[in-house]
Amino acid sequence: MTRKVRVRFAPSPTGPLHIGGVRTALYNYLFARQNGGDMILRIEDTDQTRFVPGAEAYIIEALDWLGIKFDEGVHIGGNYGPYRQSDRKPMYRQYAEQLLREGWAYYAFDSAEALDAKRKEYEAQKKTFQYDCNTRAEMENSLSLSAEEVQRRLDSGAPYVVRFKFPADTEITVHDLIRGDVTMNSNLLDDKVLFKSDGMPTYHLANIVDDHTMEVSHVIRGEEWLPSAPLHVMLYKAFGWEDTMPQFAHLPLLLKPEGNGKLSKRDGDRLGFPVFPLDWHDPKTGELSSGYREKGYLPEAVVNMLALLGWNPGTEQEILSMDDLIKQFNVAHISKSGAKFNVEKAKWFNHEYLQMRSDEEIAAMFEPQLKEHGIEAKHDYVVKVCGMMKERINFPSELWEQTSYFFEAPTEYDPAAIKKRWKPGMTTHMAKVIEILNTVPFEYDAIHKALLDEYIVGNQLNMGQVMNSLRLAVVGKTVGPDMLTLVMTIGKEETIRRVQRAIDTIGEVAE
RNA sequence: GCUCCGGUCGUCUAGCUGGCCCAGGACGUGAGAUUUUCAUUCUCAAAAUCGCGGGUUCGAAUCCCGCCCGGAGUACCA
Repeated sequence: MTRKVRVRFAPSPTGPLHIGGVRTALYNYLFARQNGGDMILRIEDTDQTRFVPGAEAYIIEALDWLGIKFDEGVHIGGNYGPYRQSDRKPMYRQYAEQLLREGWAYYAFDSAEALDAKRKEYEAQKKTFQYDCNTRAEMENSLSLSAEEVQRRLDSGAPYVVRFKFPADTEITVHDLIRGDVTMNSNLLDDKVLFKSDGMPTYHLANIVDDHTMEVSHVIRGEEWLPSAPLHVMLYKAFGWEDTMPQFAHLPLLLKPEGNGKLSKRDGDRLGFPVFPLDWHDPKTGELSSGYREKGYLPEAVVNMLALLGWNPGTEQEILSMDDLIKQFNVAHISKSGAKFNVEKAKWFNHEYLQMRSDEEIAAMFEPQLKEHGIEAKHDYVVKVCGMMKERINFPSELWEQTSYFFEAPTEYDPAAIKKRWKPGMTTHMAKVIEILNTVPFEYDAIHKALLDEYIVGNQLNMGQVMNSLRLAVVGKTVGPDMLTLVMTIGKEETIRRVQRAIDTIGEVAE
């Protein structure tokens, strides 16, 4: 059976897209692209009470930033629309009615309070109430009530839900592409609500109807859906859609870095790494949750890191572009166990991808920072500095602290460095440096010869001592690139000014 | 509680059609080299009694059984 691969990413707009959701979207995307299939964005907003304004736009923007593109969806349309479940509302009722007609579902009139009381009652006996084949007879529904009574309630406009009627004693097997066959007995499954009293379907009904009508071939979703997968399989059977039932793959969970449990919103800002792709301002609380993009992560790095959290190519290659991932992705290599998020590795990925970006691109990321620090520098100069210094950083935000001395003279000198490097007689040596700069052509080799070879080595001076003092004078600390390269970069006049200032400020020290 | 899914270095993982594994790679960590400094880079190292206990087998991380631990689900939420 070969049919066109069509997958969907189906988030609900209840807040920012969690990074685990991003991974799900990514795996769907890789699978679709690899098989020349379609990638669909469907919004599952059947719960009107949980709707959060801005969430849908956030999801679209986040995935776009990461390079996860769709062929169909709320934002671009397509031949299988609408792609927002609330816009599809009118079409679900007929399916619920079909199930009702064919005995696969029944009306239930139990109020929320009645259900609640029932649960409490069971709890008191240390049992758990489940609305299923064993208990439905004692509840108020079209199975327990007379046909006349049911009709009377329906006619009177009494609120009701439609529940799935699980057949008793049936083994239901879900074939999962990652875990193999998972079998459950229907006696343990509850009669899930399919259609709510507000006229909206629940996720369970909507997702089956939509996947079927949208001709979805593979459902790749989080492991939290595995327990309800048997219901979904039964629903396909009840509708008579078994032949075109999609194949399932339930992805392992993303766990928090320490301890156990699912990665949650809280963990991110507590442990210093984002849980969301983009910054999210909660419209209600005003609370800000930070995102990868704003933290300075490159989208390629996030994609690569996420792809490898729960999947591997089977080779030792770790740096994989989106194209590599599309070529090499396969469901067979998705792992079964949950993966803990590792911040250090995320940083490493970002470092690697930063090195691949051109000096020009790094400079473009850096220039806004320079502006914030009130620095006006020539673009070419910034590009040059970035090229020289990018290998030292994991994030663009670290650029300023790594390179500030390229743009402004030090205003103070590290005391520890003074103690260690600035020895007696140093003012004389520094004065000599100025003299050399003033007399020798301002070229790397010439200065190297005059200062290093002739003056320092020629006079049997301590190379490290003199050069590090010069560094201290120019940088203010004992860090930075090759000293003469640094001098060549900031220029003759600036170097002389800084050295002179160091002589004046630090002065001569006692033996 | 019940159901289901998991369990290899600190972390992500390779391996799971049994021998090539006294378990390989990566991140991180440590050491050394390079460098006038810091960082980078390079080299090396430490790091998993393969959750535990039984079996099967000449041989098990890999197969079987039991147990333990963890996670998810258990809503008119998705």
